[in-house]
Amino acid sequence: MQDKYETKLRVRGYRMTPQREMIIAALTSSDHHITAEEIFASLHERTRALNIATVYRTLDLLVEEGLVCRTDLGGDRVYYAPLRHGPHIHLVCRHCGQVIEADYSQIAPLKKRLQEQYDFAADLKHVSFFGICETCQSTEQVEN
Amino acid sequence: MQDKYETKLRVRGYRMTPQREMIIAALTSSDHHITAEEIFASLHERTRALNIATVYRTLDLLVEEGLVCRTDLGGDRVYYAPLRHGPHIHLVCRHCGQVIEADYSQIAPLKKRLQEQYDFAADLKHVSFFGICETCQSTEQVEN
DNA sequence: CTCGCTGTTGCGAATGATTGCAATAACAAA
DNA sequence: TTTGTTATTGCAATCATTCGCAACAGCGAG
Repeated sequence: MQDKYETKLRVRGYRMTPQREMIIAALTSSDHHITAEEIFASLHERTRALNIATVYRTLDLLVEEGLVCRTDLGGDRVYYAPLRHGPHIHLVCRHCGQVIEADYSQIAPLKKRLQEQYDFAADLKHVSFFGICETCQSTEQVEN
Repeated sequence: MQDKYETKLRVRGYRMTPQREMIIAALTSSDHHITAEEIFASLHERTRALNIATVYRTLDLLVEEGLVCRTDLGGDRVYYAPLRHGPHIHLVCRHCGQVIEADYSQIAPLKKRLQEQYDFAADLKHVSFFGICETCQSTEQVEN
């Protein structure tokens, strides 16, 4: 996975630096969504050859190149995750913070409709929707 | 419009202050999406009895109460707009920045599907989708 | 009209994130 | 292996936004 990322960047004309390697490694070895600050903290423990600005810039680059997905989970931070599988959408529970990955096919009809009725080519890959998940729906009913 | 807002807040147990009045007035008299900083700047010209933190707090309140919609138009700032009409969705052009307001009925089927297949109660009122608008679609083809 | 409770404000500090710029280093070409 | 070009980095300043806390003020009760 790590190598695949680096090859892709190199092919597209980007230079490979120790900093980018570290950041990609941290991203791909994490199995959840992770923040820029978390990436920086875990790497900065071992080396001082990394700056927080570089982390942000590298993440921007990876998002731009479609290798990583940036998700605003509604809180004060922005989360990042490698794109292992194809496009999907995020269902973020406002109550417990859980993130469900839903199939992209769910919004294909919407995309078509927006193009037909508004001539708008929507990019719906990796969008996030906020709401209440199954568990919290039942919990909330009990509370109220 | 202004009065309607103030009545609603009062009924819900909030206090009416000069600051809140000013902010609501600025919001409702603007006809586009506007930033917190813009609201503050336009008001601060005439009076110093207003702090930027208060602007942000009041906007949070109005959003929370469903009177104003907060939209991340993808840039570095967040935009706010009064909710004159009912729920709708935003189609934001990544190219020219134009914001199209699309009918809420466009995503009703999606909401239903997410509930059925993932037991997720999505809140899809005033969501924003990014993409390319009609005009820019033709322009881009020429450019490339 | 006065009082008192408590919601609201201003201030300043702190947060996450971005930017300009000079120094550095990746990598292709010689 | 050396060199030159230019992408990339570190640093510090800056930005938009949030937060803690003490002072203040709205408004209902008396």
